[in-house]
Amino acid sequence: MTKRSRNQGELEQQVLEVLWSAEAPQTSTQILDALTARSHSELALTTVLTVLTRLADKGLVEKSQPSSGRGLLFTATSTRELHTASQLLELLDRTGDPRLALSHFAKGLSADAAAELKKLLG
Amino acid sequence: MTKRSRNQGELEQQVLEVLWSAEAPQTSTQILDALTARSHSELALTTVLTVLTRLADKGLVEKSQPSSGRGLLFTATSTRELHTASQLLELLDRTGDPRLALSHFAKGLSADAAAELKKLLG
DNA sequence: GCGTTGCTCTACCGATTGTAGAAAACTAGG
DNA sequence: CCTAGTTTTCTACAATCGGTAGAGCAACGC
Repeated sequence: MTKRSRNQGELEQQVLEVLWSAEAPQTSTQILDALTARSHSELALTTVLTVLTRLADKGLVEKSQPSSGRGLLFTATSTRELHTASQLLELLDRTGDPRLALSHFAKGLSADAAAELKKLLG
Repeated sequence: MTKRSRNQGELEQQVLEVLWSAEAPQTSTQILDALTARSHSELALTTVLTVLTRLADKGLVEKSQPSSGRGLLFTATSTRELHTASQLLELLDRTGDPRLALSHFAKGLSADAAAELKKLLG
């Protein structure tokens, strides 16, 4: 059965969320379970593995051999915050006029965030 | 001929850029001309109109009847500032720790951009 | 009215993504 | 070691999106 219950990119995003919120590398079945728990969905294990492979192809996920026992381990290659940061940078890059985008960016920040950022840049 | 010279979303983005940098509502031919000028591309007018319709469907562009004469007028429904801000907000909203994301973001900026941003925040 | 110009409708194509079966590879238990 | 269950890879298909545009319809000027 091929039902499209999710929007574009949603499943990949959810898999990443699972990996980010996990403390340790996860097996495919653990990821499947987590997805089932959070979305009440009933995916096939192969579906999850396909997504993991694609994320690995994009460099967002890393597969590793476990020291003992069966099942590969999957981890996100970067933290959620690093990922967000790179998306922000990408957005900036695509905007055509980075300087203008930056000024809007600065205006869009909360006072806290602006102060924090200023300190970081200083 | 169906050539795919652009990346995903690029043409829509460029159309938005044109609308944002225009002082007044634009006709489809004006937009086409602007695109031709900036990208050296040779699009059909219908292509531009299709993109405009899709952007209108997404709520990013508004079509309006001119008070006199032929040709619809097209405007961006939001300013570039608001658009960028909302994209930003969305990204930061979805991340776990916005402050941390910002710090990574700051580190990822080029020296120029960082200086610029610091000035803007100052 | 009639032609020129612009708009809508429909459509195609490539890429991406959700979805999963079939088959291979591997692990564990006997 | 052999076999049964589990996990991974390979392959595939359908839906969606975005770039691209033709065919035909609508509107405006002459």
